[in-house]
Amino acid sequence: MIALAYALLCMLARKPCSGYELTKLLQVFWQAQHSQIYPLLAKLEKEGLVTFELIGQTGKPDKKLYSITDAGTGRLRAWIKEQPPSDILERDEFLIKIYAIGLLDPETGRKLFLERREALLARLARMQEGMKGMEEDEDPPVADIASKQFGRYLLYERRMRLLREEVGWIDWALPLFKPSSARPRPEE
Amino acid sequence: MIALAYALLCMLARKPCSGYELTKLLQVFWQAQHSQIYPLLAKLEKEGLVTFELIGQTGKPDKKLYSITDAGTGRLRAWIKEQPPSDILERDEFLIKIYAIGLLDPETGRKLFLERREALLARLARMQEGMKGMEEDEDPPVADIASKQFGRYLLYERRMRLLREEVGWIDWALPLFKPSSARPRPEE
DNA sequence: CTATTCATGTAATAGGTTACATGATTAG
DNA sequence: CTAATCATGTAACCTATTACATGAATAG
Repeated sequence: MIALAYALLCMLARKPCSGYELTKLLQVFWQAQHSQIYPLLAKLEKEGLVTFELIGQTGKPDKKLYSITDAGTGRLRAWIKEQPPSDILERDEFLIKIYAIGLLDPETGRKLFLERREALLARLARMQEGMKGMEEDEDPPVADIASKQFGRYLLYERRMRLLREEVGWIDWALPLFKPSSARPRPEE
Repeated sequence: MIALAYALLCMLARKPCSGYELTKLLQVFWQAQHSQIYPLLAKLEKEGLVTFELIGQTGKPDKKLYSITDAGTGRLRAWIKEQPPSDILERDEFLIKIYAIGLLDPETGRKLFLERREALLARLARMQEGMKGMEEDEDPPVADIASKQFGRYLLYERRMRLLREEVGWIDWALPLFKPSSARPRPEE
């Protein structure tokens, strides 16, 4: 079973969701399109790892509210323990561009960094919003291991730290650009 | 043209490499298998963006040493400027497991974190090695924008900072496990 | 002797994206 | 009026992984 299936199961372990909602929530740590998620949910339902209830709505289209089953929880638990740690896949075109930064004039290079900085801060702000929403009147506080939000809280904290650190890296890198080579480098 | 093609071009802009070498070097910031790289290099060669020279070796198999052409450099430059920033793709099964950490007993959860910590430190050590190799007698020092290594140096610094920050996150998270809930949580 | 490194390639399959398809409601 | 949001699905296509294939040299 593919990792995405476990990603869906772990979201449903926190609370029942529609496929639409899962698609949105999943973006934070495992990107996938709805065209991949809907058929996969149907497959998981056939295998008895999730069930759904059809919710009729007025004004909005009807939806299928999926819940995890005991079998689903079992499979997820087993996967977490059995599976050896897979290696991390990261694909970020920005990194390619930085690698090739020597081909650009320093001004274009700096612009690349500044744009990235903006994007990172915007994402950080969004995460802080999400964090706020999470913390509001939770009975077992989110930072408590007993909270249903605990895992999610940990991931939010991680992402925010990494975003801040990347901003720090940019602020470290920017001064390397300007002062030394004000003279434009020879175009090859 | 797919992003991997630009990743190959940017590596070749620094120095000529064989497909085999590219596969290894690329791991650091854009993972791809040799089975994807060899055919792509052949395609880039047909399009005139790279050329290769057949190097006969004794003791080792012969190799094709690829170099970027002026057309290739031009295409790479254009892509860096034109392409709007694509969103980042990250797929890390560890994150799924953390999300679902509430399903596990705290001890298993802690183990997950400690294993990750080890893996991060191992990777950090490898990066520090690579960094050392880079810094040794480079004429324009690597931190100089004029160095051919500059882009690579920036990425190494970034990765090392992010790795350290993730270790920091783990050290922040670990105390949340142990002390409060020594009592095992009810299995659902 | 067994595994790893160097080195290149192809074939089969799985995974994932973009596009097509529909349709009411609400916000700007 | 136009775009976005909610909501689900399928089809076509592209991207990427795993497996198959070969083979000498060296390290353990």
